[in-house]
Amino acid sequence: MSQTEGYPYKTISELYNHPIAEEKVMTKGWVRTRRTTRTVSFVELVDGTTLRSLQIVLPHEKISQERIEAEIHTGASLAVSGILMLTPTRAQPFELIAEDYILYGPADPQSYPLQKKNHSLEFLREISHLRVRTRTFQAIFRIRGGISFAIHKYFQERGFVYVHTPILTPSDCEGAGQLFQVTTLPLYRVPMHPDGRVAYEKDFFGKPAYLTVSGQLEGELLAMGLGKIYTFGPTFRAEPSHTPRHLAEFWMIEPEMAFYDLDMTIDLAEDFIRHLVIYSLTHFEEELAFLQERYEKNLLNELNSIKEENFLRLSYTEAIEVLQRSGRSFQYPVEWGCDLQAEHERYLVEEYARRPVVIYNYPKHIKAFYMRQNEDGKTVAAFDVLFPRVGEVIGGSQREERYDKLIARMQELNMDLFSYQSYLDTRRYGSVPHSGFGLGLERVLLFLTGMTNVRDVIPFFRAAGQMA
RNA sequence: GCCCGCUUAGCUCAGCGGUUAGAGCAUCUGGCUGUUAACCAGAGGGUCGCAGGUUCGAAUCCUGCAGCGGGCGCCA
Repeated sequence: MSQTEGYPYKTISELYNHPIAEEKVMTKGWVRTRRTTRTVSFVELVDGTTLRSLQIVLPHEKISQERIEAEIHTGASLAVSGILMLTPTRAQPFELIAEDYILYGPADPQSYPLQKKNHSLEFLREISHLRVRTRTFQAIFRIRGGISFAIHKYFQERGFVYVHTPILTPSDCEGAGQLFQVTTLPLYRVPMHPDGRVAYEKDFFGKPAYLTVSGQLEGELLAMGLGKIYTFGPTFRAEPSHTPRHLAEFWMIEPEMAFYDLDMTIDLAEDFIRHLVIYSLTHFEEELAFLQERYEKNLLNELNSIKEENFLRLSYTEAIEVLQRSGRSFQYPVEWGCDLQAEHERYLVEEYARRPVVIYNYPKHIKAFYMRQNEDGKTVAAFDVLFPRVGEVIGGSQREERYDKLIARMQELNMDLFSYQSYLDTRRYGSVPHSGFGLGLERVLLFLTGMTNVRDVIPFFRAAGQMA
């Protein structure tokens, strides 16, 4: 590089925000494409700070065509110093007339897998280390990062305390869901007792340990002192689910509020999601426009409708009646007490309501033990939020705070009370009504980005049989 | 876990019993050119996912396996 001094580094985003005519600048990024003519070459440079590219003009009288053609291919990384010229009559508002450049890293065009167009999301999933070089994934991960911030902002501004619940948990203090076991025992020779049981007292914690499937139980304990808390972290499920909506490692947000009943919690859930949609619309206009053009033609309409319309709230019993009156023949028959199947939920959301639906007061036998039993003796104060295109985004409930009712339900389900001592303690000492819900980050991102597979909204996905 | 579909050039795909397997883009070569998914011409590039089988003949039909995708279940 002959001329680096006097060329301050600016990102492409900074140049778009404040273009200064005839300014000497250096900018750095990756080559999206190159076009060569007799006297100049054009390079489209991107750097991840914006979806827009910067056109670099390389005059052959300053930089030889031979060098350009040998070094600059799609994917190569460069630092370019030059002078910014405004070009209001051209397709781009300005361009950088290069004085010189440094080649940081070449990209062999014979082997570099990315081209300037037309890659399937399936193909890009196979090269998750490189897919972030595409505008699609830059848009998605930019939104993911921004939404994560918006989630913290939402709760922090409302007095919720961000708490860290354990990733490693003891064996049976979780609800349903298959667990990943964590051990330091040698798998090639697991220590056993004579009767064939594993000698867990020799394992790291002296007993079995697993990756968490939810921070809820610990979240409840913390809410019993802090009032309103939320967790935001990774969660693990060892279910071999082969669907576009499931991951083995995913991120979940779980608020838990002392003194909240079911209605207050549903209000919070709806307001929370609406807030995220509005945040996305106001902070990611460029990204959403790109994703709409490329993937989901109705994306902005869908997002805007969330802003304006309330969610439809139906009790489980009402939902069953709607389904029975629909005249539809469903694969799974509809009767009070059945669990709602995907086809039922899809009918309610996409045909009946045509907007997000909240279903509440489910039969107790299809829901978890900790959900608060209603006066009718049949239902519990649980709710799900169902979204178009995505399905269930939130599941939550008012928790059973009455010690006797909780114990009775647990005994009914043959649960081991001993391993829930700390959980039960919160009902023995100063128990209060409280509620919470869990929101799957990746599922919300499907709705926000127009993607259809959760593997495309997390940088490196982990699913059964696949570690990208 | 069950069901369905796909797998042909670096990428996206066509070909679905019959000569040496095709296109667009990408790559390379040449031409043209302040270009905008630049353009024009030419070239290279494929044991048609793998293993069997049927047939005079298989990318094409059958079986098994694998990978990927989708539907269902479980859920967030």
